[in-house]
Amino acid sequence: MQAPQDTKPRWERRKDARPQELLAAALDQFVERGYAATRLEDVAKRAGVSKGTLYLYFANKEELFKAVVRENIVHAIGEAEQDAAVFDGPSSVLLRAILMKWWDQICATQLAGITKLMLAEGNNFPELAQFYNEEVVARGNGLIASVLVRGIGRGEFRPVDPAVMTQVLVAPVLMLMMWTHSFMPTCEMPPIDPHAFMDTLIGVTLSGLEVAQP
Amino acid sequence: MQAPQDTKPRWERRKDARPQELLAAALDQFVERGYAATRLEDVAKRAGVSKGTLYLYFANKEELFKAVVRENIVHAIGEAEQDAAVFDGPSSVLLRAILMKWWDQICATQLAGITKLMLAEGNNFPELAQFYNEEVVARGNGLIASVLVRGIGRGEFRPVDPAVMTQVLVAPVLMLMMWTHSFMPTCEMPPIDPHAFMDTLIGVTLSGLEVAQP
Amino acid sequence: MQAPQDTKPRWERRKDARPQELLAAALDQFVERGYAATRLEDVAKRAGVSKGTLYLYFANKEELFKAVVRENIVHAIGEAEQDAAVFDGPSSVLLRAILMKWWDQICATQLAGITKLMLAEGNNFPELAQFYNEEVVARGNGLIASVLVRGIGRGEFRPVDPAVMTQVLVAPVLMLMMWTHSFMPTCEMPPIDPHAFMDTLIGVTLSGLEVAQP
Amino acid sequence: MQAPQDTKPRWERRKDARPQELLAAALDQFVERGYAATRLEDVAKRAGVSKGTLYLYFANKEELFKAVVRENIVHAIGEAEQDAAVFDGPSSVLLRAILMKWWDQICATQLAGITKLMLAEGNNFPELAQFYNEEVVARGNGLIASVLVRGIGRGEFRPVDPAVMTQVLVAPVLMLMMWTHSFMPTCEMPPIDPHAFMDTLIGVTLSGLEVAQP
DNA sequence: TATGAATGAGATTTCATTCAT
DNA sequence: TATGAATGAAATCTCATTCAT
Repeated sequence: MQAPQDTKPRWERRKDARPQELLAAALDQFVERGYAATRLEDVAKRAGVSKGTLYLYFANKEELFKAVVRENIVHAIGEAEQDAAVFDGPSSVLLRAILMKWWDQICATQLAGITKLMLAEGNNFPELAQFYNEEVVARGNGLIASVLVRGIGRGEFRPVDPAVMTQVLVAPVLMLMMWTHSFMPTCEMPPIDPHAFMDTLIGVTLSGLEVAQP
Repeated sequence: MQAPQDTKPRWERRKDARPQELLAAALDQFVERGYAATRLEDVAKRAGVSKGTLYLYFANKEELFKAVVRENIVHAIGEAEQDAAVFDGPSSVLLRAILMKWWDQICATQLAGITKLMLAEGNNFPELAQFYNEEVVARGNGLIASVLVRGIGRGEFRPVDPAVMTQVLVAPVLMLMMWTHSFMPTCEMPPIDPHAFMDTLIGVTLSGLEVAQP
Repeated sequence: MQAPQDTKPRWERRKDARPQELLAAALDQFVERGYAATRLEDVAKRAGVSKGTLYLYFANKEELFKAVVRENIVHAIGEAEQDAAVFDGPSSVLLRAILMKWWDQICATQLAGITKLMLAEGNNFPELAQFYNEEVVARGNGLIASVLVRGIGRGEFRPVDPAVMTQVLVAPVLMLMMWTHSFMPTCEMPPIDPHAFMDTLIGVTLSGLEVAQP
Repeated sequence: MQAPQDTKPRWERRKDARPQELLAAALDQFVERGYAATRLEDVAKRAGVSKGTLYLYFANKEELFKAVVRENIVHAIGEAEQDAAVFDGPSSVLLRAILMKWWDQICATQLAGITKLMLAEGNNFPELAQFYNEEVVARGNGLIASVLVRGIGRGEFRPVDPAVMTQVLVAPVLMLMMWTHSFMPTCEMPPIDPHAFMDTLIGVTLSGLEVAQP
């Protein structure tokens, strides 16, 4: 069952994989229970290790949480930034790609729970809130704004205020994310087709943005 | 020593007012910090009483929270139910009145924080979630659905599924509520005019609901 | 058995006395075990209360320790400062009184253990060391130096450097303190008569300090 | 591959040197931080090995500390015992040599920190205290006492109680050691010239001890 | 009715020690 | 021999809840 080209002994592969396992377990637990209510002992149990092991890899609960965010969300933002930097086509295509990637990789996954968590508990953990705003909100919004600036600069988009326009784009997606992830499991929500929603949102917004072609 | 026009001695009025004061303090604290992070000591301090006094009126933290919800939200739902029961005019007027009351008394006030709190922490406190769904979500939705049924029965509304239609009505209001109450303080949102939003929402929905007048 | 003029109920007197009891227990434990090795649970047990009770009175271990130092050592320094401020006689008498008070109230008592503790563990707890140096070492030395300045100003003492002379006075007393409090119980020390030692020290030093009377 | 003039292969020389390296690192760490506050991980890091390696050479923290004491202090006492056993000259010369060796090799070096450490923490680690008293205090004092007995037996010294006289000799040296090793870094001490001190101490003591030469 | 001192279970974090490789 | 990942007991600190007054 082992890939033959894997030359490392089992425990060494384990060692390398350990941080990922811990981060995965932490993500599950944070999303399931929230930040404050997550007990590190439960994270450890979930990862099949002891409490102390967590501290071999992460200095404390806060750093563990930051690592989860970095590993998942910040990483994805970085990728999107790369994509944007080398992209050569129309800005509308780039913008659509970025928003869809955001939806597919974050909003539509378990990671949406992290966003919820920050909304819910950010107030009680100011350092976490600051980190999240700097690493996620600012960078994410900045990326979108930069695409808008690009489009405006290339004459593809009408000259709008990029910061405000970013909010106009981001807000509905946040809403949809909260909507589709039933925050209160027992509170049934009417079905929304996320892809249709995203498609419509992006379509309408882009057509409003684009300079009319004569 | 007592003001003569007061039928009750001062301390007795105090006694009667006490639970209200405690509930007000608890509401403030719950909204400000969330459920788990609210320390009963802070609630007591805020109300100007001792921790022990809280337990004279409320069996425990959970009951205190339930009382806050009952006193404020459930109470308002009850009033709306009363209003609906005696209302005699067109269903569209009734529906508009109910939604506007919801907005004005709950969504536009501090109480929106309770909704946020339940969305955010409900998972971690199943008994609270169950209570909230039974007393607030079910009754609130039920009220709206009943008005829809009334309108359909009276030939005012087109025959739609009341449960689904209720969701369609409720969802945007929840969205707006979350939107206007900045969940993440640092994350600036584009300005929305809540009254215009509500007006448009209700107007459009009602006109779609109403049977065409020949 | 109760003094009749004591009008407070027993537990109220208890409440007032509680911090003192905790400080006494903490002093015992700190002196017996050192700072790091003192477990707050043991302090609590010694005072006949629970762990949590300690935290009603002292924010944390460090503050508890500081309170012990303040209550005992800093307090005594303050008294000595008062004494010195109102004293009207010869500086040599004042100096002797201050040194003897130091010996009797601190060096010859359990409190000498605090000095030992700071010498031994100060390095590992920089904030504690800073506190101790500011509140105890600086003020204590400052008091002695001020008496020297007074004596020099009044023509009673020869013009020496007060700071250096303070060290010359303080050092042997510290030594004697360490000596008489066997730090390693099994390491027998030759008997020293502390009073004779102090008497000689002060006598010699003063006679060296004093301006020759023609 | 090995340097030919080396009879042992490099890794074997390494193996032999290893315990010494560990002991040196441990000494540094113990002196710097005290016994309790020394973390074996830091010792290992300092020696450039892994934590586990420490346990290949020393059963546990206590044994490591004992080994440090043996390697350094007990070893020096043994040498002095050898010297004394074969020494053939006047007892006063022998005594002076022993005291100066003690000063130069222990008191004036980093090893003085071990003495401080035992004074400070001995109480908390009874087994360590017992070991130290048996291996260091008893043997060291015994050595000095034996020289005194030798001198008395040879008619060089006046007939004093050797045990008491030993304390009289040892005490000031301990004092000086504590004095010169600033125990509280911020607490400045007046400068003392250790060599002058030792010289005077020994000179005065010996002249008091020696039988008057007619 | 009101107080607030007291409790103790439970959370995070540290570190000596073990052991599979 | 050497590693270093893993363990788990123990320490500090928090806070919902109780209860003597």
